[in-house]
Amino acid sequence: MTELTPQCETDDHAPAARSFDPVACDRAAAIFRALGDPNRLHILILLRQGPMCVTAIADELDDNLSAVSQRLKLLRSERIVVTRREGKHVFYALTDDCIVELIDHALAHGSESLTPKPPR
Amino acid sequence: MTELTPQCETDDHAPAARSFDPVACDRAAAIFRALGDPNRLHILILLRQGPMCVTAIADELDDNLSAVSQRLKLLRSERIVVTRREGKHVFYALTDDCIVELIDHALAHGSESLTPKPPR
DNA sequence: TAAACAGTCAATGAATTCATGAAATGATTG
DNA sequence: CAATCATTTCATGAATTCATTGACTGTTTA
Repeated sequence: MTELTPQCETDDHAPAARSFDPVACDRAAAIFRALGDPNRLHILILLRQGPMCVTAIADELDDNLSAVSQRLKLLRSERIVVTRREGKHVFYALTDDCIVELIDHALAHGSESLTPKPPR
Repeated sequence: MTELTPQCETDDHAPAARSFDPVACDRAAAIFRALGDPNRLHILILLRQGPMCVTAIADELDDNLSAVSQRLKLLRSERIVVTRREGKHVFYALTDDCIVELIDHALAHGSESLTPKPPR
């Protein structure tokens, strides 16, 4: 359990990211894109509590297994989650705490300005 | 310049976001989705330097005006940027510093794990 | 090794997003 | 008020994403 949620000491990388780096930009956008779906985000919020296997996630979310598996696959392809097989089960866990921070930050920011939409 | 980049004191909202709130989740996902496009993200990275008008942004990004305008419109609809008209020009600016933090964080996280892609 | 369980993969169609170019709107200037 | 500059809107098609279903693979257990 502890083995799956390591590294990325949060302030290893506070500075950086000044002058524009197109590669980092694309990478960041890809991460955001992956986070930018309510279903996927919901999975990640669940995983904040600790590693879970696919069926457990699907149960908790009351969604079909295949769909959940595919969302996890996408999250994995962006290295947002990692996997570990244990017997029949495959456990998914958040790759590192940066992701948690990112999510919490957006979540909190989201609950702030909750007014519907700006003018037109 | 200072008038356009106010509020959101960064740690007004450090805790929060514990138990699952579907509305906040959707909102957060929407924000992420908006950030999840390289072109839009690039615009935001530009705006980190301060407010700019549409043509200036399009020039800087060497992209067509209409496209930039539409991306800005989307960012505005998610309240990620705000506008101010000044004569013929419309200036766009980041709504608050939370967004900057979010971006910097992802950007930094992005440059870390820059390995292509995980297995299959 | 067959059955059962856990998860993934592949294919399909529906829905959404995106870029592009042309027309329309707003604001200033001659 | 005509011309021009700045920006937005609209319409189109191409590309991408998403959910769904059924088949397939890997692992344990009887």
